[in-house]
Amino acid sequence: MEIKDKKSHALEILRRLEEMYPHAKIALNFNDPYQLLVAVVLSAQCTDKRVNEVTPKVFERFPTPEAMANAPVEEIEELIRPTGFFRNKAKNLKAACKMIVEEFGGEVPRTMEEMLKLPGVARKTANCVLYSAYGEISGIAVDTHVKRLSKRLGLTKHDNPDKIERDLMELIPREKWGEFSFALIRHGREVCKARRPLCDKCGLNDICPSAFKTGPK
DNA sequence: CTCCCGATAT
DNA sequence: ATATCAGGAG
Repeated sequence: MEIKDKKSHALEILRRLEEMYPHAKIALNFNDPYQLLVAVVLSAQCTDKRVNEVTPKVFERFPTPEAMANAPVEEIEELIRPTGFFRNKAKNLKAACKMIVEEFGGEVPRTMEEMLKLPGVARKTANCVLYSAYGEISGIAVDTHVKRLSKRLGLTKHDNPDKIERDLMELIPREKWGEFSFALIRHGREVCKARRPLCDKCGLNDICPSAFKTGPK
């Protein structure tokens, strides 16, 4: 399949995704920016379902960044163990909360520049938290689903998440960045799956360069 | 590029 | 048995 105009190709994908998933939003449970930050950090290489299973206890035990910052790292590790990478995540969460308390007045920062200072936080996590907690549109969160679908749909040829994000930001209108990301992720989970994509049930298969083919791309 | 890492789907 | 899951750091 040949893509004539990349921009109109992207806009058609966006239009259909909006139609297919009109109310797509974040699937992680949270009540405030701090809780969202914790949930997104835990979601690395882990399903959101499992994150939502452990976060109630985590938020009960550590209701604030102060509580997390002052907790023994071993206690954090035990609560988040099922999410994987638990030693890294626990160490980063404790250090990030310490920084939030000592340098950001106890509040999760509202800017990309400040978010990136937090240990364990890069653009994907920052975009996600800034948009869903504060409504700040700072970029497009490129996770494993966004990466896979962007390549399959011919929206980027890159593997590097930062380069993929730049390609997508060129193609998608800024005010749509948030919902585009959620819709792509939703579509990636339910239809355009990593292992066995359901191309015959996909509403994009007539404009997808990878439809009914095997392999990543 | 490698390491961190548990749980589920295939 | 192996691939995969809302990644990030050294």
